[in-house]
Amino acid sequence: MSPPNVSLSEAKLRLIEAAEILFADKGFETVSIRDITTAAKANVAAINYHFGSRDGLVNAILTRYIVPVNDERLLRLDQAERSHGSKPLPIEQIVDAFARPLVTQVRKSELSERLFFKLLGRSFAQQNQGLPPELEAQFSVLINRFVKALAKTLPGLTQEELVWRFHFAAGAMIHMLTHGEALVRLTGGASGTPTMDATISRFIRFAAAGFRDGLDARPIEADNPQGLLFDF
Amino acid sequence: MSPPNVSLSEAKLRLIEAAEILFADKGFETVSIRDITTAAKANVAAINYHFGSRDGLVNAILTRYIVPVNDERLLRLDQAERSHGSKPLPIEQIVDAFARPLVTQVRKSELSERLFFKLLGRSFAQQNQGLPPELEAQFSVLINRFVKALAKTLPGLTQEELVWRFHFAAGAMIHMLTHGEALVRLTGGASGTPTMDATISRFIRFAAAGFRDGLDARPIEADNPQGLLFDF
DNA sequence: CGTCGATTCAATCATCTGTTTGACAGTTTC
DNA sequence: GAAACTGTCAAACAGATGATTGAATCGACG
Repeated sequence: MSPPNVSLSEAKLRLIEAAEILFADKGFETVSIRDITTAAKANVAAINYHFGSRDGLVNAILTRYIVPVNDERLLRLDQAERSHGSKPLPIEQIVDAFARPLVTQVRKSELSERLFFKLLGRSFAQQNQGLPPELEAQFSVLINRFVKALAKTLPGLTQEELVWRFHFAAGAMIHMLTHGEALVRLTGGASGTPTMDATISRFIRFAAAGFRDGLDARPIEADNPQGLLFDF
Repeated sequence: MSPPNVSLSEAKLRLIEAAEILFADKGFETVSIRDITTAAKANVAAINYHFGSRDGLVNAILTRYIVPVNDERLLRLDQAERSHGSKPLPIEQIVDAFARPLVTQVRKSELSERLFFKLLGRSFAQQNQGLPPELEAQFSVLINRFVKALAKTLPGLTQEELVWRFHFAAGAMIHMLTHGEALVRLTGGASGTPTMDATISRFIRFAAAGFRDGLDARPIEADNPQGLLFDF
């Protein structure tokens, strides 16, 4: 009564799935290979056999979740630009192309919203520190593409200013992913509410407004003249 | 020719200073007590003698940098509110009270800008995960105070919306602290430039605009009617 | 049946982890 | 000058860490 053929390479999947959950909850560095193999009901040597090393498993998981999200981001940006011809994109659509894939990809994954968000947040936060070269390269391409699109929409901003605002937006998103859990619990009212959609939409509005700052013809408040802020 | 009395407890300081640098660069979890004691030219047992445990040292450092910043945040918010009587504060002043202490406190510390920023970024990111209870409590008070001030300035927003926007702003700030290093190197032009002041000011504008979103009488764009966004 | 490649397993590797011990030296106190 | 206190030190502790070994087990193929 031994398991059939399929379940042989099934252990590899079990390892990935167990590791995902542990990494999402406790971070990539805190979890030991014994934590993972125990949860996956596999032998300690299984990780080194299937992934070469602990780092191999980490990179496999990082790639598994980051690549589809980044691919869809670029796809959506391309589609939006194509549908606008030579006209610049509305800011909301650019930010939407950046954030919306989180919603669509979590539905394709078997992870819960909570775990998917935390895992991706931790992954994005690893930037410039421990990501495999191929992922670093993908991020580099991604950022360049989005900044270029933003530059077209916001010709009044310098490249430096654009890069910083994109940086702020990314930080807000990462923090939403990694630490939003507590907030969802606090503010989430009725059960069954599509909390993620609402949260992502909140983020899009917040970030879009940040990008747009300084370009409105907004009345200057007496207490805090806007012109002063630009003197820093 | 033994060292004088003062230098006896000097080892404790050396430990703190060595740990700060290592924690800032590599994170709180990755650094071992032997990394620290070696860098501080102290014995392995020194950490347990002076701080009780490794966690004791971590908490000492967390407290050492977070408490002054949070104290000054509350102080500045109080001062601003007092100078405005019963009138609500301009958003920029609220965000400024939240972010400006980073600039003033780094000048009081002996750490370089780079290390101070990374260390504080890592510290703030620890929220809800490993902070000593007293610091968690301080953060709780802090957030309540700032959200209350924001609510007074932005009466049109629900409590839930305010909390989320504050969350986004905090995330943008944390990411600026932890990962801004690369950006500063990229965009920082002439040497001797007060890069931190400029960066903080950028952040304040970005976050303030995000908070203000939806309250301007801004023309609705055809491509992405604002009303739609509020339906989520 | 016998061989092969793929997979699993217990056992073990060397190294690192945080912490503790007991001896030793220096200073202070009475 | 004896006792008490404070700090430092090398040494060792038990346990955890990632990785590796060689034997055992599996289904598949000839």
